[in-house]
Amino acid sequence: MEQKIFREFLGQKGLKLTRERMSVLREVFSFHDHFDPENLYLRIRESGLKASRASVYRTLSLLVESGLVRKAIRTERGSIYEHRFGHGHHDHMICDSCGQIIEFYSEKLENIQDEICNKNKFNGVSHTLEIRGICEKCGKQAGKRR
Amino acid sequence: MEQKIFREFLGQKGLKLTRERMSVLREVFSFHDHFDPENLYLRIRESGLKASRASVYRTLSLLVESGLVRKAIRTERGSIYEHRFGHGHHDHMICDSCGQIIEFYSEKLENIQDEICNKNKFNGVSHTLEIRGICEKCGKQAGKRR
DNA sequence: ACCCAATTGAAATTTAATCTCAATTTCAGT
DNA sequence: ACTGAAATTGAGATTAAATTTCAATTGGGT
Repeated sequence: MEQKIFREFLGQKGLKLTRERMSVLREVFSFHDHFDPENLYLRIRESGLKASRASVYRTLSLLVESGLVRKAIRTERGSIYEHRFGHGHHDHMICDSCGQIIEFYSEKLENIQDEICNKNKFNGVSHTLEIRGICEKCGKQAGKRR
Repeated sequence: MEQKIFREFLGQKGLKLTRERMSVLREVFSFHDHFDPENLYLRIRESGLKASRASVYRTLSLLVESGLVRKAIRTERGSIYEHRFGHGHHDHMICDSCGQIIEFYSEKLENIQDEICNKNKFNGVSHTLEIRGICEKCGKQAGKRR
């Protein structure tokens, strides 16, 4: 399914469907979680597929361009991606204590953002909302400790 | 004013009020716009003050910790900061064409975020919302061109 | 003025990401 | 299936932001 989309995307741009690009695509969609490029690269090697770091980065850019993958979060060091198959738009809460990522979606939030764009005559294409704080579990633990 | 706050912040942490830290503080508040660390560093040198790059980075961290400055946007390469004096909380729209940064604030948006945090039992501390797209001016130009 | 922990700066280091370029691979056309 | 042009690859070099190192300096409480 995602293969078909990617294949088409490449075709339209006159790009080639290489083994390496397939490896990246496959690994990206092999499980449903956030990932960073380095980890993706390691996972690819482990699963016996091949693709250099350079190819992983290059392919990720293409996947983002095609809409199959999204750059979800930018941390102090590096970006975190997520694939978007069967995965509607959403935003993230990140626990500063344990690093847990919680996804959420709110229709209201989206609508208000549209309103704001209209008000500013801004043609909004995408957005990222990151809420940082402390998750329930970590909050409780901190309470216990003192 | 901001000096007083920073002075107090440093005092509480047992840190010293150095010439270099003052230089950074002064330059940060010398004008009201977004800035990146490298530019700040250059501006400091130009205005005859002194502070090494290392000190600029180190002081910026302190300023963020103190709440006087905020890391506003993370671009592909590096962070963009803004000071927060007489500058309430707000979020950003960034034009992908000309790079213009538009600030906005919506009470509704904030409230909904609080709701979402409550629903997820998440203790939200801060957030960043970046809307990317095309600003009015660029939208018009694109229209003309074709 | 003294002292010592905090701070500084220049340069080295780290790390994500991109680039280089010769060798390889894809694929459209035959 | 073969060919050739153009795209792609990978190893390592490179870039650039940010952090670290450490000897020399400085702030500020006593």
